[in-house]
Amino acid sequence: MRFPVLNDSTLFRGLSEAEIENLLEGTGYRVRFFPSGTMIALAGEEIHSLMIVLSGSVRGEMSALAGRTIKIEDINPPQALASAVLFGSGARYPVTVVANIDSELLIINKEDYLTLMIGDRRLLSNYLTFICNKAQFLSGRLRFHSFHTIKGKFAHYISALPGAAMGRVIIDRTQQELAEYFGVTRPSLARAIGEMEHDGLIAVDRREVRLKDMKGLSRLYEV
Amino acid sequence: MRFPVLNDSTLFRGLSEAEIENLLEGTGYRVRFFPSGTMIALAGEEIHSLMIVLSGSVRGEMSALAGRTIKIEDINPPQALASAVLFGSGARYPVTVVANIDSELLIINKEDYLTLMIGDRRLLSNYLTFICNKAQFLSGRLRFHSFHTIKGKFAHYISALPGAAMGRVIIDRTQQELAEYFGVTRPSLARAIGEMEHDGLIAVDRREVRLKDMKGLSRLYEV
DNA sequence: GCTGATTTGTATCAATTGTTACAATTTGCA
DNA sequence: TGCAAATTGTAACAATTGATACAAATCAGC
Repeated sequence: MRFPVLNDSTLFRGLSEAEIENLLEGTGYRVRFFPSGTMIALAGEEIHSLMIVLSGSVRGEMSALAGRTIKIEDINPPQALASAVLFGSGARYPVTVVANIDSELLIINKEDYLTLMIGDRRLLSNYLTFICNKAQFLSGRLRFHSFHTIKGKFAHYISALPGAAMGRVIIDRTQQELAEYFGVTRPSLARAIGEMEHDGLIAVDRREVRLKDMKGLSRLYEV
Repeated sequence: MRFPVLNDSTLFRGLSEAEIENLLEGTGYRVRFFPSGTMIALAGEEIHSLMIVLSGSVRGEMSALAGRTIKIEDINPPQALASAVLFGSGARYPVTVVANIDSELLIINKEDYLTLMIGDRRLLSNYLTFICNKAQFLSGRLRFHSFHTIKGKFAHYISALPGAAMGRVIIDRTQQELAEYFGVTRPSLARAIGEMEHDGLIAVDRREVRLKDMKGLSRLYEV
């Protein structure tokens, strides 16, 4: 069985359809169909397999108050489920997974997947790259939250953009997106930026920001 | 050359000294000595090797204002440096690493380490367990920050402790530690706890907390 | 160029948290 | 037991941010 969709996946990229087919044939892989609305995995359930969305769309959600749920994220082809915690000690699903629409999932036993990685250096490399990038992303996000003020977050953010050394950067997102990234409300972010401009730290023109007082900016994200 | 200290390391556990020696002999590993105060790696520098602290102690630090630095963490034997980002795309040191005292580091080329993992399933499994646990830890911490109020964080924290289902938990850290974990100040945390007790949500007796109003508590960490 | 949608700027008031300081209590150890 | 250190409780005020609402500016597509 061939899965052309896997060519674009993080975990199988770089392998041809035929190679993927060959590798999978050696395992007890299977493809399972989940009708729209079906529960695929329950939060807290032990993870035995790697599951990859082949078609359709699924979502992760958290249970909150009795009966109510909070949607966390959509997972679309060719993404995998819970791949970042797959090999953790006593790995369990962090969220409940439900099919948004009729969906097909490729299921590979965890141990089989490990064997596959040992057998193909590209597969192993793919997974390691993926998981390391994830860890890097998470720890970057976490570091952001350690700057408690909005001005501190913004100062740190623009200082890390390309061009900061030359004192001129282009913000690559909308204020709304930036506010969500920081975990603050949009008006609060706008106010903070306005105050920083008023204080002479920066000069803002649309998406372009001139860093006028580097020392003052770095003071905002100290200690 | 034998490295008894590696028996307790996350990456080499489960392997005997002799096995580790055998595996390492096949690589171009080396042991390097760094006198106290020496810079071992510079933030932003590309990562070519896995480095493990064999003896001594090193620290990661970030540069802030001109000349000043912020200490991030100490790394002691038998911990590894930047192991969570080692295989990321264009992996670079997230922090500058400096020897606290005279230290010895085991250095294994990244590609060699990958080859070792392919050759020994335990090694691969060790690394995967480590990195997945790390990702899980980070995303747990990150989720905490999404509850914006202190009461929300505390309610979520005690709800996840063993015994919460029975309505009685023991806090396993001091208020100071908990406040740091939440990223808030200690008096603010104490006030929040005091108010929750006053509101009848919990009853506190030293380290022991009785959860009196589960529904009220879960309302604190909704959406 | 026009127009509707998106993005941004701004204001007001309430809620939350930080800061600082000090007292009370508990713990660890001699 | 007794004492010093660590932990916890509490208070007053300042600073920051959230919530909400609305206007201005900009953008995208026609």
